Amino acid sequence: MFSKTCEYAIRAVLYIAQMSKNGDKVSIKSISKGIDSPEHFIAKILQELSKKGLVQSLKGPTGGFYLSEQSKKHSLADIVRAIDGEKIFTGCGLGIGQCSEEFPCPIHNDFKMIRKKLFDLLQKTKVNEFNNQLEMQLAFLKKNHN
Amino acid sequence: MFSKTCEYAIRAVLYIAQMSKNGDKVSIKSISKGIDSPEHFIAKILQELSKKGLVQSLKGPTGGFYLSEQSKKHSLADIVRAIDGEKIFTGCGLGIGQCSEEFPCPIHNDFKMIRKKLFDLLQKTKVNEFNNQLEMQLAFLKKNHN
DNA sequence: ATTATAAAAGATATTTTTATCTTTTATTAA
DNA sequence: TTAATAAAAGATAAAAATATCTTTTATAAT
Repeated sequence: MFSKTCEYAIRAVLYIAQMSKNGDKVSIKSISKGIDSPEHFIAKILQELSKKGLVQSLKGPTGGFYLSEQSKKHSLADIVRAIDGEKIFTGCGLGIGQCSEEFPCPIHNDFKMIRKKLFDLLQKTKVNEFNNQLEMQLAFLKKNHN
Repeated sequence: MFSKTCEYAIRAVLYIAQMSKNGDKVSIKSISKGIDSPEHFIAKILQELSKKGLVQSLKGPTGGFYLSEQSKKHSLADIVRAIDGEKIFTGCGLGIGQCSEEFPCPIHNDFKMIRKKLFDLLQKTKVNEFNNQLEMQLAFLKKNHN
């Protein structure tokens, strides 16, 4: 559904949201362990998210990543859009460039509905809304949650 | 959503379904033009679909691709499964290997619902059900449909 | 039988995605 | 004000997906 980069991105932001909720900053090493992703790879991804204002960061000792009040209110859709672009929300299910209402692919309408559902879900879901579930271990961001 | 390979595969099968509905066979060249895909690439994809019994073929003059009575009844889900595998129907939205009811990722339930909708749609849609729409130019398999 | 046709098979090339490594810059603490 | 820390930036590498090219095999028409 999403690129691997995007999956890591979402998991990272949810992890940062939870770990930084009391003003702490979270290091790449911690993130990488917390979501079970390659350290250098997630570093690159966070660089990108940082440039686009979806996460904040500070260099140096006690530095790391955190979320501004604004960033906490971002939706999963914002992250997906920043990494994978609009295509997943608007593109044709069969990859036809000019698929449209006027010249639809055979599954145009069915897909439109599914994509809309996906978008609505991602749009309404904010990055800080899982903090408690994550803390209480009712939801997980990696496979080995021990 | 799907790999490009899979998008081509679906378009090719729908094209074959329509073009071969009266017993004709369809050449790779015709398919490639009809769905606007690289000729050698779609040849490879059809080889795979042929091996898996999703399309039939015959070599030599007057040869080409067609669909057996059985193949006409296949669903889009069958094609997706043959090319992209099960992952899109069952995999975790955030790419967590062991995501499950017991140890769910944060968006587990929402995604389960969307994936189910996607699967149901693809499962109930048969490859020959667009023949008329395609012929009447109410639906299209490529961008330049002139 | 021979030739032409069209898919199958196998090999290779290109591009994109994913991942890693090294150097630089900013910040803090001692 | 120096040393340590941690992210940013830039370069490189590996793997996977996409695309192309060549040779072989099966079939049909002559």
